[in-house]
Amino acid sequence: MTAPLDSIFAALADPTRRTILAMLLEDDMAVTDVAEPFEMSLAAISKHLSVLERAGLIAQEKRGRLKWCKLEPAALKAPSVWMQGFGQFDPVNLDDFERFLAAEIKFQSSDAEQEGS
Amino acid sequence: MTAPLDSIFAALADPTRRTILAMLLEDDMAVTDVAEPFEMSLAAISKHLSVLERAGLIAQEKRGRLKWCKLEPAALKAPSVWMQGFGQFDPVNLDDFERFLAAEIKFQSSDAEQEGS
DNA sequence: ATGTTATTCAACCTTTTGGTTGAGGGTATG
DNA sequence: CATACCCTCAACCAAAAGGTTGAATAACAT
Repeated sequence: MTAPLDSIFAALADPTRRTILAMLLEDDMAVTDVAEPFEMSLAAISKHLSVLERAGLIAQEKRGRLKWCKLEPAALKAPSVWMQGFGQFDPVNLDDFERFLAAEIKFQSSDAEQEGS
Repeated sequence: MTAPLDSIFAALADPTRRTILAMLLEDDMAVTDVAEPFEMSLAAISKHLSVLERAGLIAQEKRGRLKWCKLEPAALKAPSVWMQGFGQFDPVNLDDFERFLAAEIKFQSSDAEQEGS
């Protein structure tokens, strides 16, 4: 059921995909809206999304003509457990996380909007 | 100084490399001893080790004609922080980790020995 | 000096990855 | 109906990843 560590870590290794995950942290989004801030084709983003889905990191649900993407944070539990076995870190510092997001997300709260319902 | 998340996650995406990390969790090892349990060439393992080193996950130090590899667990802090930002998990359960290791390590405490000192 | 062990380098090969474009299938909407 | 929008598929491409082999380098042993 849970995807193997291989595909999860591989999915996380791409900066575009990590940025997508960060975007989805704020809200569910449709494919076109996910693609908007990036400078690559929609088809490329579509591929990235299916990599993320195969890794179990997101779920996609089609409603009408939109396909909604939502984060599946539970998928991160397995790799998180794996990693923490190697070094016991302090209780996670969320400020560190914010710094990561700031550094990685290029589009600064751009004009990507999504339609209600 | 700390390697970018790209290279860390990419390094972790390969099962051979994760197994190597698990081996080094028990003890520092020389390259040939690391390679012993695997069915691939020494050169291939050497490449894997340099991927791990570029990712900051291990350090290699040459002493005499042996090159010792040791874990650099601090390198996992960055990706760990990143991941935990997505889902707050329970304090890590070390039993889960043991299960991962058991599942991943194929060679069951095989005849890989390393020289003292 | 010669040989043996430890490790990497260089060249090569195949498969995977990340991107492109153009066509096409659904699903609204005028 | 016709048309526009949302998304994926298929074919293609270049570059990177993961492996091989054989030669090269470095250090110890005889």
